[in-house]
Amino acid sequence: MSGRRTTIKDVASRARVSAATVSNVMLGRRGATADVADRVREAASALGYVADRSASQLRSGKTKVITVLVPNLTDPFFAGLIAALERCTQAEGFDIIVGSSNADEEVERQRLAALLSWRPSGIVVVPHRDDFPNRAVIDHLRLPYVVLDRAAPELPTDAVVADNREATAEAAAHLLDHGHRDILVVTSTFRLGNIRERFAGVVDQFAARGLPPPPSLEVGLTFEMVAERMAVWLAANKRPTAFLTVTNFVTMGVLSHLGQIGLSVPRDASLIGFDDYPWMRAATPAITAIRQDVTSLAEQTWALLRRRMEAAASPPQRLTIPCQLVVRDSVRRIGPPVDLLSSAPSRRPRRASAAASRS
Amino acid sequence: MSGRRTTIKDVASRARVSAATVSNVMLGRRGATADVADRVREAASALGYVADRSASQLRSGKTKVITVLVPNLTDPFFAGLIAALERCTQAEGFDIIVGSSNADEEVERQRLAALLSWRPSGIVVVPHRDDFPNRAVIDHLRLPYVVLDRAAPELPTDAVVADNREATAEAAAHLLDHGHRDILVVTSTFRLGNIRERFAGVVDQFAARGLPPPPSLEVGLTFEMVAERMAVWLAANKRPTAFLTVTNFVTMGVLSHLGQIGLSVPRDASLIGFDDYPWMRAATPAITAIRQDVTSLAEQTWALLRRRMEAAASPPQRLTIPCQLVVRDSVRRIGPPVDLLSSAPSRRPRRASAAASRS
DNA sequence: TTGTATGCGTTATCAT
DNA sequence: ATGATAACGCATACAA
Repeated sequence: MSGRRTTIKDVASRARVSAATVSNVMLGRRGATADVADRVREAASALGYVADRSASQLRSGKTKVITVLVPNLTDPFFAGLIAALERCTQAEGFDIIVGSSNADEEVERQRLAALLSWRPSGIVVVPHRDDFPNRAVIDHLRLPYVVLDRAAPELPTDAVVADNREATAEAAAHLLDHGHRDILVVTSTFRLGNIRERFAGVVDQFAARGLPPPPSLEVGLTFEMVAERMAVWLAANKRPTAFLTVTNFVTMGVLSHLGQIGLSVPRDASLIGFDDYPWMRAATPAITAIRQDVTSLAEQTWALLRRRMEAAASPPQRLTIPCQLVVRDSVRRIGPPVDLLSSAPSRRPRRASAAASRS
Repeated sequence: MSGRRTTIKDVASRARVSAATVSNVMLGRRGATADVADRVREAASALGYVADRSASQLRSGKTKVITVLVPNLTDPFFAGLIAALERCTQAEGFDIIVGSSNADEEVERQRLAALLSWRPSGIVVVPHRDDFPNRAVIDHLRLPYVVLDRAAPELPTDAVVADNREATAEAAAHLLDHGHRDILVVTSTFRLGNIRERFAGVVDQFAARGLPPPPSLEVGLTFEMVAERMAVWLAANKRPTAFLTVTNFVTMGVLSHLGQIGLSVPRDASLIGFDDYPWMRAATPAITAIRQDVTSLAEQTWALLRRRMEAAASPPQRLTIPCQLVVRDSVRRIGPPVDLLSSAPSRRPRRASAAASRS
């Protein structure tokens, strides 16, 4: 056989119809005689014909492509987001083109430009910085896009984010309810608004119980840095009875360091992590963690994007997705619930998780 | 501004040159006067022009697209592979389109067909089954492709796989050297050749020391199934002194079950896992594990694919990438090295890791 | 060095 | 219900 690809013409001649008819049958368009439609389909499958997307897109102007740009393809959170998005889009015939910015402003700009050359129907981006300066590149082309996970409150774009603040408030409540008031909030960096929100949620809950804000510690992005910063902090301060770690990586780093210095969880210290992954179930003890609803995050993003793809003119919308505290074995009760404002120590101001916007 | 996209003609008229010249300048083709080139580039950036890929591909016949199909986008191993591949291809201007087959034969076929409509320059696929019946779909279009990670030995295609057999042989040696001879090899399923290879490596090493093959146990794909199968097996058999778990998920499942029944690693049982992830470093104890070189896997795949993209006619090649045993704290010494064939118990038949093909 | 003309494979329009 | 034809935006061969 020749190296030439089978085109619509090959199918047409085999089915003894015109190219237009083949196109119509394949797209399920206009009414075609059952006989003709069968011949076309038979010819198409016999020849292994698949329409060329470049030609199709060029002519129709419709791309059926969604591009997704994340800081890092390896991070299980982003990988999960992409997987969930793929599930949404694939059902409607959209393909996904992925890119990663390596958490670098310049790379992000370049990758964005490259992805834009596809003339995608829509774009999903988890920006490197949550003020997302590179959005100018997309705005210029007037393409529909949704900012996912990292979106500064004042960002005038469609956005979908987890309810970070409410989630950590609930986690803090869980800790306080188990008698912990000496808590260290361990963060990766405060550069990201969603990380700041996570800390703010803890502060909220402490304030609600008449307590001053707990301390926080930035530990950076490698196991080594975490160990070093933790060691310094622990040498200079009284050991907290509980840790709240605001990312999966920080959770691993803190756990690793505690193990190294011979501290046992939850005997010597309790711990709640932000983000929930299967290993936390396997760990000893199993880790109590805040689960982000990745599926819901993706579904809402897709819904928002679809709306924007259909009707461009509507005010930007911001969706906040509730998280869920998964209670396992890494928090130990060390005393009665802590609540300075309540006479009855058993009172628990457990706010039901709400999807209220907080912009 | 209009909703129309800026095309090459807009740039041409603004720069007062022909479309052909714009094309040539943008592609860095034929010599152009510095003056003209500058005008073109100025116009292009002023207008925010990015060439339409559909049109470009249709005309040139060159796509600069690699499609990647994996069973599951969520699995950190596949996610890591995609990330590494993206690093390779992006450097040369190729974009990646991803798809997942959900480990289903029919879905795989459909997704493959969808990806093929892009007329990609190359395809990387981690098939659902390692005999990859769906490759007929690709063969029919004569597109270059490489099978990654799961490739039956007799598969007559380019393939890149980890040296599963050598890796587990080394792990088994490590266990035997620490006095363990009652080992249970815990597998997900034996349907996949690479899983069978992992078991075979252990058998190799046992045979090399004059020992009969150790038992193995298939535990399936959920935590619940793992717990159930493990419970049944442990009730019926003497408890092994060590476990060798052949996938990340199985490692988590076994660890979780051991924790639940109150067995401590490595005090009550030692453990080596196949696949190494950051959480294993954070776990207590840190888990000794076999690390697959994901970067190398991806690089070799890309190299093979490039070769195939350039020169179609050469016999299929199979590359085997060595793994590495990362020794941490989950294996305890319980006695002298076990080696029935050696008079000196200290002898260790440690074969240097080799990239030899074993097809 | 630059411009003109052509065609890639498909879908949309219009004619039949 | 089906066919003929044009056009999408670009890259290329060739003319100038």
